[in-house]
Amino acid sequence: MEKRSPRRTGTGENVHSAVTSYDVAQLAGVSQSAVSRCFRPGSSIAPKTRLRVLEAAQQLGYAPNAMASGLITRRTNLVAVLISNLTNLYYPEVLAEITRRLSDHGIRVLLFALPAESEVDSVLDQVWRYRVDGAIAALRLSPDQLRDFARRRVPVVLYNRFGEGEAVPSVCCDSVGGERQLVDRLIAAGHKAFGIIAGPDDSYVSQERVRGARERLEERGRSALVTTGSFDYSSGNAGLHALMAQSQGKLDALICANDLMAIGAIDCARNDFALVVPDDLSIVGFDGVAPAMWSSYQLSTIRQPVRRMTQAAVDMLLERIGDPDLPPEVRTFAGALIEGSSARLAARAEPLP
Amino acid sequence: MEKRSPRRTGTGENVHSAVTSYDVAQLAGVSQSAVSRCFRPGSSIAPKTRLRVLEAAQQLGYAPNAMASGLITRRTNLVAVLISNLTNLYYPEVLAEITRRLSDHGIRVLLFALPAESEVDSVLDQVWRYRVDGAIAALRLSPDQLRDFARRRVPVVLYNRFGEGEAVPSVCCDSVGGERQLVDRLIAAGHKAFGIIAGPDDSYVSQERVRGARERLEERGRSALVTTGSFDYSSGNAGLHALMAQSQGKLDALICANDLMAIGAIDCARNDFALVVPDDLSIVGFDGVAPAMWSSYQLSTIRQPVRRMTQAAVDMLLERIGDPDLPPEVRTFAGALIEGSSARLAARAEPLP
DNA sequence: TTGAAAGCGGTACCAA
DNA sequence: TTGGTACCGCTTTCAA
Repeated sequence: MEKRSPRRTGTGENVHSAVTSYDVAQLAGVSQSAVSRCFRPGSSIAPKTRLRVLEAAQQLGYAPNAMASGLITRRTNLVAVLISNLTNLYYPEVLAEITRRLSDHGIRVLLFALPAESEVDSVLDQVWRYRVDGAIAALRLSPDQLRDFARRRVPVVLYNRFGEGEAVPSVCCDSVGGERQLVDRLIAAGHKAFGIIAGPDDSYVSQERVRGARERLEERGRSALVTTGSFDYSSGNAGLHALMAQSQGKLDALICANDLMAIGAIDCARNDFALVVPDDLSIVGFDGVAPAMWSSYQLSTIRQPVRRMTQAAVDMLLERIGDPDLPPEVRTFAGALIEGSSARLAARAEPLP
Repeated sequence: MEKRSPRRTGTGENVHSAVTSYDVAQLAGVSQSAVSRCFRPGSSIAPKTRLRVLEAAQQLGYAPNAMASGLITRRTNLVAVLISNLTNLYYPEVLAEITRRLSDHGIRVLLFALPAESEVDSVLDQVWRYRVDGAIAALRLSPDQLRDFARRRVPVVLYNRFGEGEAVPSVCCDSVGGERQLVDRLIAAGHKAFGIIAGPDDSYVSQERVRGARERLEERGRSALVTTGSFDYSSGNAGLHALMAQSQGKLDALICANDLMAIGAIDCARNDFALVVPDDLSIVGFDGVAPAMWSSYQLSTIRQPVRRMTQAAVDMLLERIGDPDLPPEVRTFAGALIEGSSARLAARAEPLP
């Protein structure tokens, strides 16, 4: 016998609660289990029954309750996406791609956008509560936090981050390689006085990019002045001012830790210093965001292969949701050098190590 | 007597499943109900017990299961955010703001980013499954879809959209008013030959903005050439080319349905037509995105009050989650005219109706 | 203040 | 292929 859904009046009118599988079962004249099977692919159900049930479901506007099924299957089809700077011109693209790809696999995104890269802990508490199947994190997670993921057996994939000390699956764009390329090409074109505008001190991405650039400069017997920005447009402005002061205006190549600062620096060079870019000053960035391609800038930069990277991140995550014991793996993608007109870049003149 | 969590071995080692309130209860030597109360504010629990429980919870890394509690309370603390063009420079800010504000109220964002404004239906099915407490939609919902929200008693707030026919709570920036302002100021500065680059035909925002501009032009005895773009940078380029051809180069004021197209048009005017902006051609946009303020553009535009709008959207939604029977309400916000240097704008010369 | 017990809306195993 | 039933992990009466 069917149990009647208790919140439903005899009139057939929905009083308050949502439609349940019991309601559908009753209307279709089958058991509740049968209804459940109709919505679970691969269950054995007679086509005729199935049709009757789906019709009833349609009529009542029934949709299975994801909470209830998640409770018993231990699969919520939820993935947490943790992002710090949503307004950073680069992330919307990443977020859109990830969301799209996951949804192709029937997985929804629970979004956590942190104002600062701190307060991660309070956010993680929420992540645990929702029993997400996995997470993609584009922000710094401490070793303790990473261990927490492991302990709870929640697979996590880092995006442009690296599990310091902990072995964690991650997807990265090769910052060091990209910067080395830029430096080599700038040196080949005869630049002498280098300046670097770094990102925020606590940004892993910035650290890597700056390290890549400085190391290569040193290897080739050059040095650079360095100043710190915060990855935004105005940092490019402030950074260039600082470097021009330090170098007494002798700067001829400026390496920015991201495109946004490079764009700010270009505008600043033109307006505040009346410099011609790239004749007087070469400026390079990193990321390959859309505005970098705008004709006012035509930035020379390293474009991150966002498609392939998000693809990899999602693939790696799904694999690990399927089998949490897969070994960690770091996939590094080379960025593509875009030869814009914001910098004089020569083909490599000297044989390189 | 306590029921032992069945998935836990005698060794105290976690085998597979997450920690449950039973585990915490056992460790703390209290009933499972007591544990539950500790995590529900306002429940009566002795401070001493509470402390013991929280300690045990801490030790085990316990976090209440949101699915289970959502199932029984019928509150998931989940809000669906439906967005179409995540890559549109304007939305990241909106999304970040909404997420932040909701999280202040203990509510998480379930993100649905649609590639196109179609396929909404398949996405809504997912929304229903997760029993979200409410939704914020920055895309077009058909009257049928809106009625579905009503039928299921899921409060929804539209963002820069309007419930066509249906009475739906919504938050809008006054497109018509903004465009009228721009038109008035352009006319006052003596512009004669107007062009408009519209957004995609199916975009409500674009329709409103174009309508606002055209109506005002007509009221004041002017007309405009119109071409259609798709809200992106290259549409500005293509749009200007189209309009210059149509007008045989006589255009002196260009109204773009958003900033991105205006920026594209500025670059195009300078590079392809060697025009000086604004001396030869005035260009205005709409939105007030970050790049509009970059010194290469200094766009004259209408800035949407994103903070106040997201605030309003979240407030309205929370109110309606509290009381689904609140009447619909439309809050319209005036945009702020930004007098950049991309257009010659004069103070209003003639008395206006 | 505390504990026992009855669900919330499904899934999955079992026997029929 | 079907229906019955025991949970999933929590909240919420209800008595004690």
